[in-house]
Amino acid sequence: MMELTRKGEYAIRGIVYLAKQPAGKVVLVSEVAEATGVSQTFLAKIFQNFAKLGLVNSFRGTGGGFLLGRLPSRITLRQVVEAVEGPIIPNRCLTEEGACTRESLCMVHPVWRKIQSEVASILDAVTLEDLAKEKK
Amino acid sequence: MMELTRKGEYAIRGIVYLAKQPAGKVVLVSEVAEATGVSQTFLAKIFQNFAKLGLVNSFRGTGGGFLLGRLPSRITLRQVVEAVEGPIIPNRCLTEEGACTRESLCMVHPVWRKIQSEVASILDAVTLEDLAKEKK
DNA sequence: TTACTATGATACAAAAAAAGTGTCAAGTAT
DNA sequence: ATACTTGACACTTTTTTTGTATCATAGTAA
Ligand code: FES
Ligand code: FES
Repeated sequence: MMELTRKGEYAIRGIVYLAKQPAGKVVLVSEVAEATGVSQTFLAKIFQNFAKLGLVNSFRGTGGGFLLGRLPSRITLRQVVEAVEGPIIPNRCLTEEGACTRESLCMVHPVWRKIQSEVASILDAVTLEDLAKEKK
Repeated sequence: MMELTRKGEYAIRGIVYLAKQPAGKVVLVSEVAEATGVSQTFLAKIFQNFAKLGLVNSFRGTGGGFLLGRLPSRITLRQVVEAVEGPIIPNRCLTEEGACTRESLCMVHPVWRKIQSEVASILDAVTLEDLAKEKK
């Protein structure tokens, strides 16, 4: 239950790799793909999506590639995860209307709400700066 | 991300329906299915699984059906969810070995660990007794 | 200009998981 | 016996995940 998909895992590995680069350094997807052991074309799509959201900046042509769109300290793990996996939604009823029994009567609802906010705040508290550090 | 499947939702609806019955009352899957708006055959499989795990007791033949296997206060939401969805695992590396980069070096790992234990404890804190109550 | 390089956008394909159905066997009450 | 109800298991359909392939677009360099 509640499993991150491979796409999510690849996305994290890829963007953490970027975060580990010296500031301003532009790197190729092919390099990131090789370093992280991810299919290049798959990772490319993920990064393109990041670029649309401003999480990374991209440059085309010779000498092109990707780099972080903001300071590592300004990108949270939640932003990364939600960029590829969508919002954190433990139960459909939190999006669709009337999916469960009436929301106002449903005793389970507050539980999912709580899980949603707990997970969100845990992921909010972690930035790429934290993740780029070498563990001692 | 982290979405409960329909099976999980049906399972909860179904067993909460059981929990709302008077103690000792045996009910048919067909009744539960109709009351909760779930396909009977699908719910039957879910309940059979519950029975194997002892979450519910079952009786075959005329007058048969299902009832809770323990007091509602002794069945947690976590037990119900894990019965159908499997253990709470936010990232593969928490099951497989060496799925991510080396666990001991990976900075992301502790985050998933924390999410895992937070979610588990939230679900542990809720019992069928709580869920069977009518909301005021 | 022309060739080369790298991302951007889509469409397509294969594989896995989820969701649901069908069939028959086994146990129980009348 | 027989009508009823769960148990086990194989099967199908649909949806999601996990990619691949193709071509367009933009930038660099000669
Ligand atoms: S209405 Fe949200 S869980 Fe029931
Ligand atoms: S080893 Fe578990 S998240 Fe990296």
